[in-house]
Amino acid sequence: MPELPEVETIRTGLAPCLIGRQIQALEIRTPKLRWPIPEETLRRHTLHQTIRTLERRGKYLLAACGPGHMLIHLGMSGRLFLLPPDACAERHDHVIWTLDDRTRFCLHDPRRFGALLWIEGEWQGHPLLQELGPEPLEEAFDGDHLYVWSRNRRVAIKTLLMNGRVVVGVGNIYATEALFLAGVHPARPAHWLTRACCGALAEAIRQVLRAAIRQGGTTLRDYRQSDGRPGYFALELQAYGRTGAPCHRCATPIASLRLGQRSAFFCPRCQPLEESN
DNA sequence: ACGCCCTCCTGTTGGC
DNA sequence: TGCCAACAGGAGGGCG
Repeated sequence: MPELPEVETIRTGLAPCLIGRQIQALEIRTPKLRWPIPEETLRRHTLHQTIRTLERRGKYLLAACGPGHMLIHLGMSGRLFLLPPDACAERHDHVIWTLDDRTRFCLHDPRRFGALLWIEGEWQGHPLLQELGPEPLEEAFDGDHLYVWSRNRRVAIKTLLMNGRVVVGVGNIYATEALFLAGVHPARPAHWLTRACCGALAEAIRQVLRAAIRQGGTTLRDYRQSDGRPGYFALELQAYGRTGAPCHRCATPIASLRLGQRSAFFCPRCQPLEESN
């Protein structure tokens, strides 16, 4: 499940292969992922045009090409990679681009929660992007921002962290890990968090995301870097998926619960429901 | 406005 | 061994 570190890893891996290249052919083998793929629009605007930039906003990738941008979201199981020269398309290879240096790259997504859309002109005002919160690794995101957002909100803090209007790019894995690092129970109602606690949590989010980017992301099952290697942050997970295993800090077994149809993992001792001091 | 729940989809896993 | 239900979840959208 690609979150910010996975999408950023894919972006940096793929950018040198794509930027400055012209799109020579576009093969759309599946008409619809999360939404219908606008095949004719993409053909009209991107064929024989040069890919100028590859940016990331939250978990979205944006490739400037022709008079607008291709928007790509990897959903749950999406991958983007260069196809080996002689490779044939396989099951779940939904879109294949051929570039002017004969390389081909592929959008592969078994669960089809991903998206490929066309944005005319600049992407900032697009409905999917304009309401998004700050990038967690930029200055606009800090403890004050989290503190303001958490006032009068009764939702579990983990649910708040996964809300893209609050902060982008933080999904189940990194919300779980940041809460562990900050010593905050995932079900703690957001408005219980103190200012200091929000500061620690914001810093934990930034720390976890930076560490995960350094490791090339987290591979649980599907995710691969654009060169095919897994992401090695899985080896550093402290809580996610570790139900019953000893906490690396205090050896208490990691517990799990469901929050808003999502699994949450935490150490009952290191992450008390109420702030202890 | 907030918060809850449903939905899309397929591969994997676990129980009987 | 085989079948089937449960589960995984990003995030838009609907509803109360």
